[in-house]
Amino acid sequence: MNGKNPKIQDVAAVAGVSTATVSRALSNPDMVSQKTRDLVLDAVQKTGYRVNRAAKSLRKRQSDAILALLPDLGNPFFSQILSGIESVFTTSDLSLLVSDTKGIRQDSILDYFMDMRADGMIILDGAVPRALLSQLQDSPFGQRIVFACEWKPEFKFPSVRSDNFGGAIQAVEHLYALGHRKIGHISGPRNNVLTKERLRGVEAAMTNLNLLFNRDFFIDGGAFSLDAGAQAARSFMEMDDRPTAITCGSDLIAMGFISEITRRGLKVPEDISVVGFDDIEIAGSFIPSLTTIRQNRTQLGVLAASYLLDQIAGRVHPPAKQVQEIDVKLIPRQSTAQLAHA
Amino acid sequence: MNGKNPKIQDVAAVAGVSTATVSRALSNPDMVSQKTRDLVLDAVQKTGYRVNRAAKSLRKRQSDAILALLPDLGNPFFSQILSGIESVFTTSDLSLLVSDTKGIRQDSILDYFMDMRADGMIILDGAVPRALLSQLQDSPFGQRIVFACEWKPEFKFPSVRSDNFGGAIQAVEHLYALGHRKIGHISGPRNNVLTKERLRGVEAAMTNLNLLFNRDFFIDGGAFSLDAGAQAARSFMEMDDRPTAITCGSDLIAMGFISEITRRGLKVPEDISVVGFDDIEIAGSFIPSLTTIRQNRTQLGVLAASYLLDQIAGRVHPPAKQVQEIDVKLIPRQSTAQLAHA
DNA sequence: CAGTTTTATGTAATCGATTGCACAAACGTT
DNA sequence: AACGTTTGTGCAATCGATTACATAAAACTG
Repeated sequence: MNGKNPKIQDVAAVAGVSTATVSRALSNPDMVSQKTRDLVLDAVQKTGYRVNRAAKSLRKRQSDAILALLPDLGNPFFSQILSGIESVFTTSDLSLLVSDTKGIRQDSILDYFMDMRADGMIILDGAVPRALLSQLQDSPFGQRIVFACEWKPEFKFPSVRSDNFGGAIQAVEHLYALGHRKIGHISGPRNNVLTKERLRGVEAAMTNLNLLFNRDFFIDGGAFSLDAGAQAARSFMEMDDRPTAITCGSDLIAMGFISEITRRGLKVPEDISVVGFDDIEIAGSFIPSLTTIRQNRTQLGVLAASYLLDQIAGRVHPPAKQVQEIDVKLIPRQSTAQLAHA
Repeated sequence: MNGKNPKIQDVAAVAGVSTATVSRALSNPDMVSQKTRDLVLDAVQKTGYRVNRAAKSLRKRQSDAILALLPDLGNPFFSQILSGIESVFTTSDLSLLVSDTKGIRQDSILDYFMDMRADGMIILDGAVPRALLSQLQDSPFGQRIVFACEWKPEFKFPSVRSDNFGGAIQAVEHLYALGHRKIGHISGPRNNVLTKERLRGVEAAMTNLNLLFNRDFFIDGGAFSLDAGAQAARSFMEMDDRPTAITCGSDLIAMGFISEITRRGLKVPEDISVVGFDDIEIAGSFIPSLTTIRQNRTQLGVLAASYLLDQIAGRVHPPAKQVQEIDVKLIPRQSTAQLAHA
């Protein structure tokens, strides 16, 4: 109050107890008697005391902060996940740090642990270099990492993700049910796990349905972006024999694709049905509104954050829950339609 | 290396100097001789030393972290700004904390300063309660706050923002140049500064151009969302006399609006021209692609972050630069067209 | 060359909380 | 009543860096 920030000493003085007691009253309430607890809480009120996080961190050797590592902060796809993460940490009095893997030296990620800036990490970037992950895995911090959304198959970090494989299957089955037999796919970034899983799902579904498996119907988008979709549209236009329906690695790809082929005179869904993946906010308002696979991104963030919290607190999960897959669901809209009779 | 994290003592031992010297060699390199500096840097290499942030913070009474306060982390609009902010802080070795104003008790914002979690704050939410801001302004932390994007006119915190007023004028002038005379507007959330500025711009432009100023052409959207736009579309459809062109408080409004009126049989731009605001990524791929006012969100983040850094370092800006307005620019696309002759 | 200033380094106090240990009071048990 | 537990509190060391102050060595000055 009077000039400086009050410290624990001041509270102790006001309450007429020792600093040890104040500390205990605040962080282990039932180590002190009811009477002193009230006394201390009262003194805290009076002084406006707030515990100094730096001092606390120093002594307890923990920072009460978690780092979320994103491949690209500017990518709106992640904001919703981040929101889920944040909601969990805020209620646990933890701070959420964010960083972008672009723009930082990769080895500086370990530094967050080394210099006590973060107690744990949620990695949303499947492209973190192997070398770093090995290093992390072998370090004492290995238990304080959770992957969310993307992951690295060759590492055993816990991971929370959507059922990408199943989602792709749903997309294909939906098109099949609408009568489509010539089904294509535009994939995301090469070497990305999501790309691979979704591709695997598409292939599995097609095999299951005894569909013609035409390599030419698969376009390598190279990214999850609008541009990738537009680019793919150009390849698409040049095909001699075109699929009547196409599944995409992401909503952005789907929209970029639709936008470009529309510009070139094709109509969705009349000429071709298109399914996206993600169900980003705009999907329902796109014209035509986009049939897509909905991922619950908030839940993904919440689960990852809760898991990490457990992990740090030493509450172990059964190995079976090491990988949590969240159900996805097809949302039928106007970008897909019954195949017109030839 | 050997088990525990090395501390400054270890480095001192290896280098054969005192801890004071190590500290100086690292944070004030030119306080020590070239020779010792090399010695220390070498020892740091050998030991793998990283300064413990908690200890440093405690002693220096600063956290080396900045808080970004968003109205809604889940809203993709902000991710790009955040990205700009992050890029600045990362290169300055500062950590970026993020928090959502929803879900936290408003008075706990002051706590970030009180308990030394953050050295400064970038507020992206114009709806932070007055009471809290007064409190902040009067506190010693008042100089460590910058508003970005949104702001509170009645407070004198520095602010970085887009030229919302000018943007709205450009939108109207663009429509005017295309022959439109009956121009409407769908506004964003009530009581929001951006809403007010953009509305003011629209009115100013119309007055300037001697346009018919019809209250009925102004629809209160109530939010910057897709839904608000769809809602507005329903009001629009019920009008007896409709404007031939409409400017929107945001791209999302514009898209929601277009989506809904398209569903109801109108055509954009044939029946009505629509201008958005923001130029979010999808705007160019929307169908029709959206004519809109581009805000440079990354730059906004970068400027706000740099300003705050200066502010904290005690580098004062001339009062004239207290408010920085970033130019915006109209991007003509396909959602606006020459007015068809009646 | 004696005296003064500058430069480089070390010693030890300090930041503010937490916690191991010691101890006194209160409670139980026979 | 005597002794063993349990409970509640205080003392003081501790976490790891920074920095005021002291001091020795080097550089300058006339």
